[in-house]
Amino acid sequence: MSNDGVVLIIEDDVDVLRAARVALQPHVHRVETATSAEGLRESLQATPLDAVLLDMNFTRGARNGADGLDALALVREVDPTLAVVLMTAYGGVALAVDSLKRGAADFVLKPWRNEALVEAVLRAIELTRTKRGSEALDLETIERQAIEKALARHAGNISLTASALGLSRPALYRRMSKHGL
Amino acid sequence: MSNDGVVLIIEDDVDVLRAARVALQPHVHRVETATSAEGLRESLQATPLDAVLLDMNFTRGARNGADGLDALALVREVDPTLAVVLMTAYGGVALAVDSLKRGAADFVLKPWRNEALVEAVLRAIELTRTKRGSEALDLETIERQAIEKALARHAGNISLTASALGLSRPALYRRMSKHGL
DNA sequence: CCTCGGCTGTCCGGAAACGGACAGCAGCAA
DNA sequence: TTGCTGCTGTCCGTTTCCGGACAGCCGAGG
Repeated sequence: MSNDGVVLIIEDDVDVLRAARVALQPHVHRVETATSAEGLRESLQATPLDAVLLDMNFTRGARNGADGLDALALVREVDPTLAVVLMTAYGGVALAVDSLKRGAADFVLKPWRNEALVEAVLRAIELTRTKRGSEALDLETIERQAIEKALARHAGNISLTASALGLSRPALYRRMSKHGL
Repeated sequence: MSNDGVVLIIEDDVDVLRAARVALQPHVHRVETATSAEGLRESLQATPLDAVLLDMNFTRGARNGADGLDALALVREVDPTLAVVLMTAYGGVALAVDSLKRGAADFVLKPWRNEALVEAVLRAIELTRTKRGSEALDLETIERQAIEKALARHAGNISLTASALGLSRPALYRRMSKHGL
């Protein structure tokens, strides 16, 4: 697993923040920090990040996780390829499920085992890389993959596949041989 | 939200199974049931399903959810478009997170509120439909979407986008006008 | 001011893709 | 057996697409 990558930690409790930073520092290239989601949008656009570690409760006394979910939504709006790991002390199953359904990459409970936190963040970095990598594809490659999937879905029947893809059978034929299958 | 769809429930406790069936019956087109994952592969290939509601512990006394996760993996292997809702009485946050990361559509705790169970399953049906719908696309549509994404990623710069997609600038030009943008 | 770099939009002769059509082949029913 | 059905693989005249090239445009820098 890679040991570089730039991680942003957002956590209002400075002690917890320091603990997280210390835990992650040796395993990643750089750690940035913030104590609130203020200016988050700007940070995202300024520095290219590989993962975000996000506390779910900023406003004093809050423990329903709404802050974290809002920030999660913001991150996913600005950069859908950027993986977010959520953390909270007050989470139940319902909140965890909701978080992941809203697109979080992982969900860790405080207090955490350092080992588990590091693993979650490294996985998130990897996930971000994977998403970014599979986004910038050749148009020809995209076509090839689409054809392969369609062929598989129709059990290799060329005529069916062709009409499903909206092209004539000879056309699919040519494209198949062009892509070497 | 749709009120048809075919749902398969897998649950070893016959009382719980009946309760789930009764709760779902009025909201879906058909409910099938099984008390173990035996013959699951065959069931999946035989009847076209729209969602699966899956207990996580079949073997007597087990409560770590391994059975459910295995069955989940099987379903996703046979039909990746089919959404699975997991349910368990013994779940903690860790198990819930793990389940969703492995591709479950939702995760409900027993005993459930009927309302919540129904909503989860209906959502799963919807999710399956969405995935299936966006799978069978025109090759031309796929190209169009790829071009739109690439254009957005390069902020509308046509020259850059063209080389990223692996085609000449005039070619991208023509394809753009062909797709009406 | 003027040039330079990089982009856009368009043209045109050569090249590639199109799809209707034809033959061949396997499975199946009469 | 014959006939029918539905698929595969290929041919060929027509249509479409290709990409190098050219002109125009705008903003940055001398």
